[in-house]
Amino acid sequence: MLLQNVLNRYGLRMGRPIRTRRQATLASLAAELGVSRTTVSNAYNRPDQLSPELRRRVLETARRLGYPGPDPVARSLRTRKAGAVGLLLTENLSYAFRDPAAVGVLEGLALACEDAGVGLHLVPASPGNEDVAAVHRAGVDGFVVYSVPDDDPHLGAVLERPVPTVIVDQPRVDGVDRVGPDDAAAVTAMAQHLISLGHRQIGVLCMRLARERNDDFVSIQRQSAAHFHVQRIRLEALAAAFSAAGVDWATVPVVERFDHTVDDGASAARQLLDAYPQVTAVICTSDILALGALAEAERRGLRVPQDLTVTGFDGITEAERSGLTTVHQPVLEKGKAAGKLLLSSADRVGPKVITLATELRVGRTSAPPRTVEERWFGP
Amino acid sequence: MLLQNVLNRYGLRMGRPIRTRRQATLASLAAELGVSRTTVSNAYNRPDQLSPELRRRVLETARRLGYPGPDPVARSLRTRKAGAVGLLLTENLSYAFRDPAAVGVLEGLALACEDAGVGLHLVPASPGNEDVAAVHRAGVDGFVVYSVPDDDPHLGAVLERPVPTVIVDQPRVDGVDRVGPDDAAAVTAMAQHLISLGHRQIGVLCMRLARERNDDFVSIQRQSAAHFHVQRIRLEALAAAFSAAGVDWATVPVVERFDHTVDDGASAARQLLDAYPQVTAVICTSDILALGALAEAERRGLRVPQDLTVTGFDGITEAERSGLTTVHQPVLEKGKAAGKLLLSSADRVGPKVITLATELRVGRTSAPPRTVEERWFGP
DNA sequence: CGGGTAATGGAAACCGTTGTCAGATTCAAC
DNA sequence: GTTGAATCTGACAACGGTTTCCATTACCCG
Repeated sequence: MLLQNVLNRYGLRMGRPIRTRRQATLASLAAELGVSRTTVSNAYNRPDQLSPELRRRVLETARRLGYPGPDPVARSLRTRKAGAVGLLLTENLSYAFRDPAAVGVLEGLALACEDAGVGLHLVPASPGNEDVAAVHRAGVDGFVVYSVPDDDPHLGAVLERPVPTVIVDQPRVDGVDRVGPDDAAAVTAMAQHLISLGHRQIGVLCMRLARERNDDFVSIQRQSAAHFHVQRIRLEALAAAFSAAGVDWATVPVVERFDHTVDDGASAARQLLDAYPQVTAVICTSDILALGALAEAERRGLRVPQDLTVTGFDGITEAERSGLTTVHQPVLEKGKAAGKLLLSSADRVGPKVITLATELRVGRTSAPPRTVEERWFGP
Repeated sequence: MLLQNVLNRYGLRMGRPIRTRRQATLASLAAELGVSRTTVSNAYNRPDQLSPELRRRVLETARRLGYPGPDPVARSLRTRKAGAVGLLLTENLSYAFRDPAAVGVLEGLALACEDAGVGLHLVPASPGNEDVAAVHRAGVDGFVVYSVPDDDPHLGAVLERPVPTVIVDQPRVDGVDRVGPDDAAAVTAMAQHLISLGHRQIGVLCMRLARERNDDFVSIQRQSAAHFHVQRIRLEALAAAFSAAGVDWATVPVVERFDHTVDDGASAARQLLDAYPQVTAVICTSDILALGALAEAERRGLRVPQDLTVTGFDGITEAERSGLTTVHQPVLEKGKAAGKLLLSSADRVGPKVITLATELRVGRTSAPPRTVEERWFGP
């Protein structure tokens, strides 16, 4: 400990090749030059405030001393600008990077940040981790919160921070900017599509509804108590539309999956179809789950869409390629919009909500259901 | 401006809902409580240094005053720890997020960071942008540099910073930690595979070799002067292997593409095959390009592998799905290794190089070439 | 030659913490 | 009532900059 201190005092550092002879600071550089700290600072930040000749000397000496320019942290402290925005996504990072919809949002956000010349700080916050210290430790000028449950402790920590915040998709928090599609309208359009095709025996696959795992059928109570706002809204919209079409929502099986992979979609479809072989349409709240459902249908020898209709949500490339009937939402734009909203929030008053357009894309996976006779005796 | 100042003085902020009444600091909280700043600081950082009762009072008052805990930037300045690592990738962000190989690295790195509880700071540095200020502004404890050319100004800026750095893939810089596959060995194995199949008339598609765009054939000079170390090594390894097999490398057409998309791969293949219809194998330095080449082959009515052999590099999922013959490299592990290496570099002395294992995966896109007779008169 | 005006550089306050260390307080034991 | 140990607390000095005035000098012009 003592040795370490001594080394520190002289700006030496252990354990690394000595690339820079000592830790030069703005002050030591000023001393070396015999000028004030102000002047050195100006050399970097306000070239017009000192003569070109002196500036050249300053920079030249800096190079000679290995001074890498003003320390970013100290500068941030003084200017109250970190030059970065934080991204909070309470999701297993693996899935965040594997789901093309999430990657799209990330990409859009990154683009917006790049345009503005600010960094994007990914805050480490795995789902099981209740430790919000990472949120407190992040030196950022604002936060984008992407798809977290309304009872997530990290969300609370973010909202406590005195910086602007934009929430993408969910949850809906009063007084906080938000970017997202009109999920209810989008899902309603999808429901109308299926209803008009004649489907009445439906099943639903949805993403996780709460922070606790429940890879099983979902009760009505759990549906309406879902902490993931988007999922709740989508289920409610489906319920409303199908109820209006004479379907008793209490009889509609809904299967939940905690993890969001194609395999989970397949297993959910298996669980659904094992218990409810009579369903004619499987509605999925994401394309990933729907791709899994398609795989399971194939495994069972069910032809899509003749024997089974499958629909998704998001409009990812893979879905388009496989002809999935889905709701397309502009994920890239969503991320971009979030970034722009956040970065412009300084000169705006009051919270703002941006609603993105969605589009029902009817593909090759939806068709009228077969009649009971057809189901049993063939076409 | 005046109004703004007055508001600031009282900790009020315009343009946002008033969620926090004033900007409380550790000092003001201490004053309110009638204790010293040290005590408040201890309440947050060293709970054992003060009585539970007092700590409770401190935290309770903090909540009442809307004090969000110690300012992260000030804390970072004092402790000399930013709690984040920077990621420099001089690539159009769009491509970085669209190339599964890059996303894999990103994911692995993010996982390593999450494990260590540190943030991941994406540094905005688009290819055309010569402004390295973003690098200087990033408050991070270290940098991971991913796939940048050896003459990139951002790289220089990173190396000037007095923090540990790990380079992934390229470039190779003396004294700096590095993580990457043994490209030469991997490519040599691929070349041997093709040579043993009997291919002598080959063409190559490669990613960009320098920061200036050149969507065209590549001269020998440009090949050996490539600023992207990985591409240079791969070409050199190919040249060595095929020369040894009696092929004059000067006669081998190499087509370069600046952007890295499937479409670019297709257009490169078109350019290659238009000018050199006699090639029997197209070797691509990435799977993305190879997928494009496959698409172009199909467009031309060439059967793969009977009429044309196509190979890639990376081993991304899409390649596997399409049966591409390729070299698989563990991209996720690569990112993870980089993160771990960086985060452990404090207690290590001297630079370290980690070489990852690669594996030649022969798929359905490589086979012996057809003879000239077969090419003209059918099998 | 006096006075106004740029141009240039400097002094000092401040940004919000943490860490050290010495002093204060409490409490039990004698 | 004193003492020593065990706890707490507070003063003060960093951490490495930026920025707001000021002071000085040089210059221009009548």
